Amino acid sequence: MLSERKKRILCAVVDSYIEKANPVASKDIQETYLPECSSATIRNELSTLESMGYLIQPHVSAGRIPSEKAFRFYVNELMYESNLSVREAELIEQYLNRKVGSLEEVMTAVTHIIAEITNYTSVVVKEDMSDTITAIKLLDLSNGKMLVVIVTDSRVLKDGMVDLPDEFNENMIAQAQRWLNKIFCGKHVKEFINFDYPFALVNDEFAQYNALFKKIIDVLKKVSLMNGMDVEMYGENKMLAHSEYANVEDARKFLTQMENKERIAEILTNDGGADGSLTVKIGSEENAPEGCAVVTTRVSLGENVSGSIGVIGPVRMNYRKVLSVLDKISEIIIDLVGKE
Amino acid sequence: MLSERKKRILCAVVDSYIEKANPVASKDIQETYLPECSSATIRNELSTLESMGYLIQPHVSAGRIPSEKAFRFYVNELMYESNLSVREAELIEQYLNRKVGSLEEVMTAVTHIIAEITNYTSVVVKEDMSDTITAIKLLDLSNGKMLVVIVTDSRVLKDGMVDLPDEFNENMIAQAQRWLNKIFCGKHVKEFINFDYPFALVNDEFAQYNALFKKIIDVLKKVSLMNGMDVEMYGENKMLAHSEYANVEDARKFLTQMENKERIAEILTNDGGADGSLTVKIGSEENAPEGCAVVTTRVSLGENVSGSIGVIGPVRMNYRKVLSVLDKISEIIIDLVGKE
DNA sequence: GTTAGCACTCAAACCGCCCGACTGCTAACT
DNA sequence: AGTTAGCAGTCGGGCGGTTTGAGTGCTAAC
Repeated sequence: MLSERKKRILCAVVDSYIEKANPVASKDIQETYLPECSSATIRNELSTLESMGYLIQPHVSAGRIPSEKAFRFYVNELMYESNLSVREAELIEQYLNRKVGSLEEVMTAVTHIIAEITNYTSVVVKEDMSDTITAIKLLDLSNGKMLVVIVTDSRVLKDGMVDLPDEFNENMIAQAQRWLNKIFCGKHVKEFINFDYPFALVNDEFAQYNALFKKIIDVLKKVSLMNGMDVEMYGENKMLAHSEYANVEDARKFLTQMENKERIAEILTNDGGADGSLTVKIGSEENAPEGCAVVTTRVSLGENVSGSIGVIGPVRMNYRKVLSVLDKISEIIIDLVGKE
Repeated sequence: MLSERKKRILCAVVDSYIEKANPVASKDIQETYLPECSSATIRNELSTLESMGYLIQPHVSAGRIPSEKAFRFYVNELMYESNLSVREAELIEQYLNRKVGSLEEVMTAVTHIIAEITNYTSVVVKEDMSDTITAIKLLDLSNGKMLVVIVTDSRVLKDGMVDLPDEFNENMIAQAQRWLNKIFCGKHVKEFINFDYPFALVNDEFAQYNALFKKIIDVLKKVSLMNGMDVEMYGENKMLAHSEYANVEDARKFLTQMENKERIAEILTNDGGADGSLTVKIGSEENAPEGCAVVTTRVSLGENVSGSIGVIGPVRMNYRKVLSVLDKISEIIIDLVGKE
């Protein structure tokens, strides 16, 4: 448990670092955050905070920068709430109220306004979970490979390819197909994606199918991952304005990661959450993009359709602002959807 | 008219600069391109080529780099044809033949394969020009503004807002609406976009409407510009690998320009051209993105539907490769479309 | 427990130097 | 006249040394 003063100092370091992106010196903290005690005292505190893993010193004659642990602590316990400026709140409302068009238009508008206001990358994912599985078909391509086709009530997903173990013959494939259909037909695609192998339904008799089933299910998971998902992204290059991407190589890496929409969608949606709930993923904690933090909120968009609205920024992100923007936005969206 | 030797030297400078991105020295040219004469001679030639505007010397003790004029000349007259390597040709064919799905899938596949092979940004634009205008409606919003709505046989375009001159009353608006409908109804959207104001149909009596018409038409042009257009882009961040974007600020500017899909689509499509024809726009020649060159080819995708396939790269782009890739691609696409 | 003060460290900016990559020019040569 | 060797001159960029200043840790006194 941290003393009150330690908390204030840690908070000061994080706030200052978020704003200035520079290591924070004891003197700065004293002058602008804690004028009632001396810089020497603060230095002592900083030193213990460092040994506790909250702070990092890039080199001996430099100030401190917050570790990921510090950011986590800041988000969970230190950060005081803030409201958007009136101007910004108005801007958002104005912008979103003008766009009372299709859901797609609103999604686009949301990404734009978030990216503009926060200066970070914004992502919106729409998940339609009403699709149910009609049939699973296995096609022996007779070159040792098998094509796995999954049919849903709204569309056909294809292209799942699996290596076939040598000893498999037509009958066994037919048998495997019967089993798979028995298990999955009529289920929502979403349940299917989260399906956890090995499953109890396979009895001893079919133990030999296990390896094949595992492969097939992995493929199907991958193929169907994006089913019913709509990903909208905006402001990737806003990130280049931040000092962590001062060199092009880092910028390029970031942008390349952003191209993988499946992965981004996965990050935004992998933890459910109630309507309007906010989630923060910092750096290496989850598989957030390298050096980034992701803030997400969820909104329900109707029966079986849910949306995730996210902001991707550097770990040194202005969490207060981002959280309050997302809060405002989700409030508006919930309101907007409720009206219909 | 340039002497044969001047041409060879100019070609050498361009080739070397495309490959290495460094100013080219007389000695290099002599050694790898023109061993039969001395570097001093080449220096003399370089000097005159510079005074003719083909070359630029960044500073006195540096080699020469080609000017845009040189690139133009290179593309038009100097560049020798080249074929793709067998490996690349195969790669393209394989990749595109696998994707015999919807037109959209093919478009996406095309941008991907082009970007991967060339290492530049690739854009595909599909233009459906079959949409005709059914009606134009003017709605007085009675706050000094007017909403312009254009209805086509396939969808409604909205959101065109125009400031209304004070003296306009309901009757005049109705009159204006009648005029606009008379002119535009039944026409293809495409004709409409290129419509050139002022138009002769407005007689003296309606001269007072001119200012308003002009505004309305500008709005409508903008609103309908993207009608029936489908833009697909890939490999924006491939550009960051090239030395012209070594600093982030330039990279950011480039990417910001790329966000404006309307403008990019416009650049790709603003000059018609026969099926399979290739167009090259270099730097400031046309309104290509700053510091970039754009190579485009056109393919017909059916009745009233045409596609533009383009590559956007730095002015110092490998034109030979890009042109041969586009050539190959358009050939395959034409073939593919023809089959159906 | 706090604080002033001091010695110490180190990154970054600065400076002057030299090296080497090129050129332009001149004078000789074909 | 065109070509070429040779040489002086220019300038960017890399290298090493110095200075500066920001910041710390430690110590001793309060």
